[in-house]
Amino acid sequence: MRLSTKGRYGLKAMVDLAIHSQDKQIALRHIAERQDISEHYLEQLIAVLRKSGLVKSVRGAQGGYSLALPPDEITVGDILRALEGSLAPVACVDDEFAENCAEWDYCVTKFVWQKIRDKVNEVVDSITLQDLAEEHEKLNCDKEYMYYI
Amino acid sequence: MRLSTKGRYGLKAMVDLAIHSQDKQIALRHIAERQDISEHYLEQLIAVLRKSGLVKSVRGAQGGYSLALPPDEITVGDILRALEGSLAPVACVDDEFAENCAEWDYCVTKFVWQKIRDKVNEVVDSITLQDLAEEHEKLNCDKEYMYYI
DNA sequence: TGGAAAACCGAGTAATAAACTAGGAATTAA
DNA sequence: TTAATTCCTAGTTTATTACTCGGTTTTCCA
Repeated sequence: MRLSTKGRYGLKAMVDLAIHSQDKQIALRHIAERQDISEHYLEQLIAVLRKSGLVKSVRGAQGGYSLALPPDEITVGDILRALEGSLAPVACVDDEFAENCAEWDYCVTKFVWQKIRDKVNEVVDSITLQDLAEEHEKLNCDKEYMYYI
Repeated sequence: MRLSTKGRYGLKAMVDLAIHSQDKQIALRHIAERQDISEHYLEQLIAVLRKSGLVKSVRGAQGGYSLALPPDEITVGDILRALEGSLAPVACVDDEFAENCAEWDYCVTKFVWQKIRDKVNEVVDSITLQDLAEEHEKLNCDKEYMYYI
C-alpha cells in the first residue's frame, strides 16, 4: 500500500515552496534541483497542483511558482488527494467513485477499509504545510542552505 | 494508495475460512467459488498465508485448508502484512527494510509517513477475524447460504 | 488397488500503471 | 530581441499486478 512518487515528490515540492517562497515565486528548476526530481516530471505534478488551486504561477522569464494560499491553510491531505486521488485503500470505499458493489450490503471487509480510509484522512488533514515548515526550521536551523525536505 | 488484490482476496478468503471451517478443512475450490476468485491465483495467496503460519492444510482427496489459530488470535494486520508486506506508505519508514536515506535526519515529510504507518497498523491490528465473523453473523443472519464477505 | 480429488510447485504471460522523456509553443522580464 | 520560464501533448520505458499453464505429489474412498 505504497504511495507513488507523485505524492512523495509533490509533498516535498510543496514544503520546498512553503520554505522558500514568501511573496516571490520560485522557478521549478530550483525546486527540482534541491529535491533531486526530474524537472519535466515535476512539471506535470505541479500542473495538477496548480489546477487544484494549491499553487499559482507566473509565466515568462523570472517567473515561477508560489503557494496559492498561506501555508497554514494547505493540508497534506489537500496535496496528496490532488496528486494521488482518493486515499481509500480499496475502490469500494472511495468517497467520489464508490463503485456500486453488488455485495455491499453483506460485505464485512468494507468495515476494515472504511476505518483505514478514515484514519489516513484524519492524519493527513491534521497536518499543514505550516506545521512541516516549522519542523523543518527546528531540524535545520543551523544550516545556511536548507536543501533537505 | 490502493491495496492490491492480494490483500483484498486474502482477507476475504480468511473471513470465509473463519466462517466455514470449524474443525473441518475447506477445499480451496469452494472458497474460490464463493468469493469469485481465480482458484489458481488464490492458491498462490494461500500458500503465503500457510508459510506465515496463519492457515494449515490437509493434502489429498477430501483435503483442504483451515485456520491455524482461533479466529480471535488472527488480526487483519497479520493477514495484510503477510500478503502485502509492510503497510508503510513509503519505503523509508518501512519497519523491516528501512532504506538508509541520506536525508533522513533533515527530512520532515517522514513525520507524515510515520503517522500514516502507525495509524494504519493500529487499525488493522485492532480487528480480528472473530470480529469480522461476528459482523457477518449480524448482517447475514437471515441467509441460508452466507456467500458474501 | 486404481482413480479421483485435492494440495503443492515453478515458470510464463498479458494487461496495467508508474515514472519518466521528448519536443516544442506561449509568455514575459530585461 | 533574446533568454528564461511556464505550459502542453504525446511517446517510451520499466515495473508491477494479476493472473494462466502444466504439471507433481498426496491421500481418501469405492
